[in-house]
Formats: sequence, C-alpha cells, structure tokens
Amino acid sequence: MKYCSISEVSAKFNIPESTLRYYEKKGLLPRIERDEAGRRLFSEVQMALLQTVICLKNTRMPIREIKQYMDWIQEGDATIERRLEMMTKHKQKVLDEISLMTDSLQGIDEKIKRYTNRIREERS
Amino acid sequence: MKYCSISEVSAKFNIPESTLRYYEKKGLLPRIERDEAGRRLFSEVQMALLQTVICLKNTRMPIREIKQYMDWIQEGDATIERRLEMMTKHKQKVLDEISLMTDSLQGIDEKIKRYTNRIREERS
DNA sequence: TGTTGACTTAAACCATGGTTTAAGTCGTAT
DNA sequence: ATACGACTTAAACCATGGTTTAAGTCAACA
Repeated sequence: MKYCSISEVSAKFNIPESTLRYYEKKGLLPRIERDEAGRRLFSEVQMALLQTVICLKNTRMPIREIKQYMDWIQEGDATIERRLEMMTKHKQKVLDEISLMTDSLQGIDEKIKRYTNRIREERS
Repeated sequence: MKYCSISEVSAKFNIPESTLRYYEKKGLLPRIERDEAGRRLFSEVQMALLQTVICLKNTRMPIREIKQYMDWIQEGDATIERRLEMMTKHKQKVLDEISLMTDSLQGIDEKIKRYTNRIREERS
C-alpha cells in the first residue's frame, strides 16, 4: 500500500496544502493517518475519498453537505438510501444550474454578436 | 415611460430589495432616478440593465467585473471593443465551467447507479 | 392629526470558504 | 552539532456577497 505526503497530494490534485488541512479539519476527509512524527499519510483509499470530495466541490455542493455525505460513507451500508437520495437531489440541482448557465449564455452571445457587428460596421 | 418602485422591481425579478440597493451602491446599476421623496424609480432602461446584471450573475461573473462592464456601457461606444473582449473571455469561462460540472456529473451518476444496484440486491 | 406602511441611509453583522501567520517539531545533509 | 526544509498546530485574518438593523422621512388614510 502506497502512502503520499501532503505535498504529494497537493501536487497530484492541484490543491493547496492549507486547503487539504482545512478539509480534514472540517470533516470532509476521515481522520488521515500519521507517521511517527505526526505528518499526514494519505492512503489510496483516502485519495479516492478526496477525489469524491473534489467531484462534489466541482458541482458546488456546500462543505456542510459534503461532510454529511462523507460521514454517511464512514457509517457504512445503513446509510446507502440516504446517500442515494442526497446524490439524486444533488444531481438535479446541478442539472438546473447547468440549464441556467446555458440559458444565460444566450444573453452573452447576443452581446458578442451585437458588438462584433458594430465594430465591423464602424470599420467600413 | 413607465417607472417601477423598488418593491415592484424586487417582485418582478425576484431579488430582495436589500440586494437591489446593494447592487446600486456597488455600481452595478447606474444612479437610479428618484422621486421628490427620494424613492428609487426604475425606468425601462434601468430594468434592461438589471436584466444584464442578472445574466452576468447567473454565469457567476464577480461583482467587480460586472461593475467594470456596466461602467463601460455608460462610457459609450468608445468601450465596445473592451466589452466584446470581456464577453468573449467570459463566455469561454462559462463554457469551461459547464464542462467541469458536466464531467463531474458522471462521478455522481456512478454513485447513483451503484447505490441503486446495492439497494435492489439487498431487497432480493 | 396621528398612525400606518413604504421607503430612505449608513453601518453593523453574517456565512462561506478558505489563506496566512506564528511558534514549534522532526529528519537529514553538511 | 547545526542548519535547513518539510511538516505540525491553533488562531487570526481575508474576500465575497450579501442581510439586518437602527433611525429617520414621507404620503395617505381613518
């Protein structure tokens, strides 16, 4: 089993060390193992969990909610239904968010076209 | 020309009055006209500008940048190229953001499938 | 005339999500 | 031996984007 130091994890996932420590403190990552000197050792499992945290953050799930989800993972199979419900609802929120952004992009595209035309006309 | 009070605009755009005042103070809306009693009167033009602010906010443009854009609109035609450049760059950021969310949705979908299967098996 | 209700302001307050700082502990290369 | 670099902690600090509060003004209705 390979372990990574915080600097390696930071480089690998492109996340500041301070943020990794902050995530652990906030409970987004289960208690990370330590070496004899107290330094964090990230196992493969913990890096997989970090990948999940990143996925949820990319879709803008708030930290409190991510913590709840990670807590449920630690609790084991008894929480699977709650996790399914959370992910299903979250997925819908993300789809709604993507729709809103996609719709709003049309307003931006209009401006781009308008400005492009105005500049073209001006040059003629 | 029809004017709207702040409460009407708040209802129409579903934005708290406090937020509308905050936007004006931050310079996202040009100085709103007032009646004799000092109350805000939103003209059609200002509501169109507000719609633009909302569009940019929906796509997560930061307030400072929206302010810059609105300032350029007030400055007139001399700023059209800068506005075009800003909108073009912003559009790309929004597309990148949508891609990231869309990709991350796959991780969420996997979890949903896994949990769904586990629950189905458990019931059998 | 006086009391609502809708508005005004400046300033204080709040939540979120980190980042930075200060002080200290190791392990190792010189 | 010591000095350096990588790490540790708790606590302070910061930016962003509002929201809330307190104190006051005004119009209209009873």
